Amino acid sequence: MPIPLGRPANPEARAQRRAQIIKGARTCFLRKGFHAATTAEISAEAGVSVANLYQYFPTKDDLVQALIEDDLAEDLALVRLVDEAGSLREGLARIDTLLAAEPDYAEQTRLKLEIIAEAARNSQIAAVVSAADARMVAAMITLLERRQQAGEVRPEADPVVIAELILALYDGLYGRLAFSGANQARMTRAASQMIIDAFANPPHPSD
Amino acid sequence: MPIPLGRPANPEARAQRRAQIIKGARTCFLRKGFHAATTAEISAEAGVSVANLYQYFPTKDDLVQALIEDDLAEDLALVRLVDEAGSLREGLARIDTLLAAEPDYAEQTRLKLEIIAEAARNSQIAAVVSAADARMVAAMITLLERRQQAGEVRPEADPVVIAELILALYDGLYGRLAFSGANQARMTRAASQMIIDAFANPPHPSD
Amino acid sequence: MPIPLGRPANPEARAQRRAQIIKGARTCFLRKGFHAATTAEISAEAGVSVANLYQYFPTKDDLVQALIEDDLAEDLALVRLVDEAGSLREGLARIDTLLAAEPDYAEQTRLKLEIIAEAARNSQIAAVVSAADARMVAAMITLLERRQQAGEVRPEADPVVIAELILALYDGLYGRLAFSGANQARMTRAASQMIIDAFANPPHPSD
Amino acid sequence: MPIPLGRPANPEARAQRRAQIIKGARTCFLRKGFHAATTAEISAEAGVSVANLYQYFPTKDDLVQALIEDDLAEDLALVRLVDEAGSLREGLARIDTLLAAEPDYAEQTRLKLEIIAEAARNSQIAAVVSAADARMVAAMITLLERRQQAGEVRPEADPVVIAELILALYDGLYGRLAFSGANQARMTRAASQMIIDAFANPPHPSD
DNA sequence: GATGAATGAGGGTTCATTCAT
DNA sequence: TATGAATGAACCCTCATTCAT
Repeated sequence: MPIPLGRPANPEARAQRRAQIIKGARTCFLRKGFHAATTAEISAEAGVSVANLYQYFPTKDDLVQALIEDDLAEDLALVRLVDEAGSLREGLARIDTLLAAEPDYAEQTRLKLEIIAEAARNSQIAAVVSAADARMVAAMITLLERRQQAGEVRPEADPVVIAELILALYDGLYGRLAFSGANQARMTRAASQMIIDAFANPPHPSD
Repeated sequence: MPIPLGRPANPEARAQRRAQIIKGARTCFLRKGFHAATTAEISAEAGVSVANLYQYFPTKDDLVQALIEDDLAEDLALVRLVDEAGSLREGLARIDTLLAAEPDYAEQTRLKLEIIAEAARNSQIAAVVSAADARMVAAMITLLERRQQAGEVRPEADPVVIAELILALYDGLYGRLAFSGANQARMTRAASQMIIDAFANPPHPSD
Repeated sequence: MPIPLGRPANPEARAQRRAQIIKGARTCFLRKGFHAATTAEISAEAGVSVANLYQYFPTKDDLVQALIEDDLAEDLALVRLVDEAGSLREGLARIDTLLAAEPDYAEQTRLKLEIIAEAARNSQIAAVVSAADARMVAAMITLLERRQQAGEVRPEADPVVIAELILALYDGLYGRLAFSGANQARMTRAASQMIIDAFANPPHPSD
Repeated sequence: MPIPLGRPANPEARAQRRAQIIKGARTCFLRKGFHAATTAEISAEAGVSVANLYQYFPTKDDLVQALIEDDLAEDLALVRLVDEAGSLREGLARIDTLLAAEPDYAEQTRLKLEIIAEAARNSQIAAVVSAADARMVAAMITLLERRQQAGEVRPEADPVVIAELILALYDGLYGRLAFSGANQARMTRAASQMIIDAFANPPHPSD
């Protein structure tokens, strides 16, 4: 085991600075979009020099990709949140509560539009998005199958199809909320209700 | 309104060339996005010189805006299609048929993602998009109210909210179809069914 | 034959501007070398905007290559000059006279050092240099064979080898003259004499 | 000169590391040229950190200069080799033998092209090159004068001029060999022969 | 002495836009 | 009107060099 000479590498500091850059990038991408945001703006926003940014992300595209991976992980967390609840109704209610508490969630979601649009052109990003989405759809399907076995979801419904529809509904809703004047909390609840009405069995009399 | 005198220019030729440029722009924007598509590419695609393009659209942004207006008109046509059908069920079925016949509709939808993302940054475009969307929502609400009065839509449903949800569902669905491998026709039918299940009264036994 | 509309292309003006840019590039490359000379400097020297330069040479490398081709053509002209003279002695004398009249020829030759050094790394440029050099060597060989048949060059000498040596001598001489303080005209004459002494038969008594 | 006290640093280790860096630099400069080779590449090649390189050479230019001094010393050794031989013919024969044994000598010569080109722009380097060259020319002149007194070199020849020509011939030859396909050993012998034919008296019948 | 981290100053190239014919 | 030619303003990225440990 050779004794390492010189200044020792500090992985924590690196990780922190990396996150700092991604945060700055998120702000700028949100404000200007992937293409219009410049590396100079991003590094200024992150409080870093441009050259330093390039030591963490060898390419602007790499930065975009890192941010996307970071971003898509959050969506998966939402699915898990629903899954951990006792029932679909309860899970959706939690979503409603959570999103009601984050009034600028719609704002953040704008990035997803950008991401999907970008995925349509950049095959590398398309791969990242597809992979993340596949994981999310899979989690959703598992969740729905479980609820179906528990008798909460109608037996004739196809979990694969429903999963896609539910994700589409939320994607579309938050996409629209970014520019329509509709009330975010209200529309989120309405979406939950729509899902219940469309796919759930009527509640047991004992509920 | 008579053709103004003293203008030797040929309005028909102008309109035709304008459309030709917009068509080229659509191709390029679809391929590369608003920012990455260059005026050089667009004019090449349209078979026009760059300088000539600038005689029809004084700015790239103007071209984008013209294309967006052109584009948003199509969506409104879909709402009218539903409205002209005898019932919500029938209208949605027509949508299903129509979209099944255009297998690359999802592809074209990518432009809408770009448009919305752009609207979030460009206030002029935001105005255009909002206005077009407001018209569409209004048409949708009117349609739903009529169906509600006809007893087809559940009386407790709020047409304003439902309209948003339905539009969100389709937006989100076609956004997802642009990169997920799901079957477009099948998912379109499933969306129709979801709408029926969530908002419609059960069909009369006589139906 | 379709009638060309719009501003007609002007090939002469283009050729002139192209030459103008190459001239500016030569000045800058001479002053700073291929790598250190910037496109900004070159275009300033040529009295052109940077963007305009890029309409004539899509890449800095392309500009370098064009200049090299331009440059190597001159050397070939020198060989032809010797060939057109009645004898090797007469031809070399003409070279001496010509170079004596251009006191900064050594200065210009510095570019050839740069060119060869660059050829060692850039395969595209290597191809250009090799091709041009092959033409020059071939012309030299032909010349020497003719002089050999005329009895002026020693019969046992191999024109292929001599050609290389003569070119090497001049290359090396002008390379050295670029930094040594030696007298250009004198050294040029000495080189001619060396060639005569090494390869020529003694002059006929009738000469 | 006693080793200065109060300097705990290990001079041997320093010298070794210095040589290690110069070696890495030579490799990189040969591969890419002075300007295109980066300090990062050089230190990687030398197995050293960039910051460490800067503790040995405060500037990239200083590194270049050190390497050049290192390099020019070798040429002088060749002149001495000839001088130590009994005759010019014998000395040139030894050169032929030596260079025949180093088939990639031409490759290394590429650095000299780079050096001369650089000298044309960097006055500091020009001084180094001029000084080294002056030493070499002086050694060459001394050598030739001795051979002239020994009756081997023609009496009417000017050693100052011949020295320049001989150096020019070798410089040019190895410059050309770097990219022409000619055979190095054969051309080296031919150059020796050319020198003999041009400047030497015919051998004594007793030789 | 040695290393990892950071940066200011460009460098080549592109692009929306304008000018001249 | 329509085109070829031209340009200023950036943009992404690199690199020699310095700082901190």
